[in-house]
Amino acid sequence: MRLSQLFTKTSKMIPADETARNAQLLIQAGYIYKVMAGVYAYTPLGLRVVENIKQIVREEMNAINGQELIMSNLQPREPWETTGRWDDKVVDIWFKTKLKDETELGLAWSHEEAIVEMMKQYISSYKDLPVSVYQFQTKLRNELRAKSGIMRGREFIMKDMYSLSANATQHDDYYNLVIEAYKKVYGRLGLTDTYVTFASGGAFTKFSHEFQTVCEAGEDAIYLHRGKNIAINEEVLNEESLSQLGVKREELESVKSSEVGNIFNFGTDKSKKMNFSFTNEAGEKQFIHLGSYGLGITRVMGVIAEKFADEKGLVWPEAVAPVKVYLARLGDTSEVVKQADELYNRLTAERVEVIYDDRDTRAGEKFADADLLGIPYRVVISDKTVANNSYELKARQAETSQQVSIDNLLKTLGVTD
RNA sequence: CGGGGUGUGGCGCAGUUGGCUAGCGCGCCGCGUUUGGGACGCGGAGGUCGGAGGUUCGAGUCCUCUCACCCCGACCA
Repeated sequence: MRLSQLFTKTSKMIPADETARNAQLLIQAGYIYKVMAGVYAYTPLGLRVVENIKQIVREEMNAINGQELIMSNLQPREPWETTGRWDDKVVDIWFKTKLKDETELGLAWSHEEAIVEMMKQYISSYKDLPVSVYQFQTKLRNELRAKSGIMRGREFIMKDMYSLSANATQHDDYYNLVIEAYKKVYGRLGLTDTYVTFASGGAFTKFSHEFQTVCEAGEDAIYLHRGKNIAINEEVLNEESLSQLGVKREELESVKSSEVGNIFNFGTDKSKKMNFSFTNEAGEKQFIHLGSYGLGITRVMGVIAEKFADEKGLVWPEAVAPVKVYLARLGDTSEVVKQADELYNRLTAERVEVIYDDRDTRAGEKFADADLLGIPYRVVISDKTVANNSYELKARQAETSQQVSIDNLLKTLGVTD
């Protein structure tokens, strides 16, 4: 995209109504727009990051046979009443509204009951199992207090997946597959500092698993065992859990972290309440084992922004960056313009995504914007580079730039002939 | 929800004990000079001070109510 045409602008000022670093930077750089407390719009740049994160998650969920769908935000009350979760006293984060005829509706904060209600229509035999479905959805939660920018809002994008299994073994097999898939996701996102964490499990099981990324701005406190690559949420840190996991308290390191994923085993608890059953080989009625697997897309974006940013601005890992290259054209002599246009067209044709800074502004401003936006590579074309018959390349985190030939430039940017 | 704080051009801020046409920086528009780390000069546009009510000769400054935002806590499948 040509920067001269992008409607968003960067700002030199830090927004006064945000203290969370992720929100400050994302707003300053023009990735998000604050609508109200805990509610943000995603601008073209921000949307690209969201979509990149989603695509990585999508690929890994598809790889374990997840079937993508999309549920509705408007929720009828009945399915939620069967599990006792319609009552505001039980679930205090409901947003509710009404139809013109006064029928009460909920705005989805989760889709567990909704998915079960839908799947009841399709699943009736052991031959239909196991099956796994997922979606990317905007969840609405009436949090008492929004905070931490996009890391905890009232409206946020989440990937939620649900597995349906015929028995505990089938469920466990899939559950473990998901753990591995999640590890791949965080690895690809650059969040290598993420730990499978034992946390409180709810009704059916002793523990659930959280995926916690070490992050100062996070809301959780975990105790991690770097050697074994596991962690324990402080809420379940006790002798019992320690012995079960085979670790000693003094081996654990206490860190702040952000919960970027949480997976649950519901067993047959919910399917019993909602009468969700199938017929097995012997013709007997059995309840379905359910698993729920959440992954906060926009929270991940916030954590990445927060973790990698430096004093100059954002630093996106290549896998999620809105574009790979920031092409800065310095000056407007005909040869510079020609070369810059050509490179822009060439890279675009090669499917390398580029922000082409074709604005009539000074070098310092372009460099500052390239840094603030956090684009992985900066390429400069100027009278100097034209005279040298070279291109200037600098990685976002590199100290200095280097002059490279067109071949080396394309190679570094992943263009192969 | 308890406690604390803040609302003044698009953004960031200043506005003495109430007192003259409400200022500054950034940004924006025009002209010129500049042109490798957020340039400079000159000339402009833009606010009725979150909202409502009140006190007063007079309110951005005081009072009441209200809305919004931020922080701490509580909460957090």
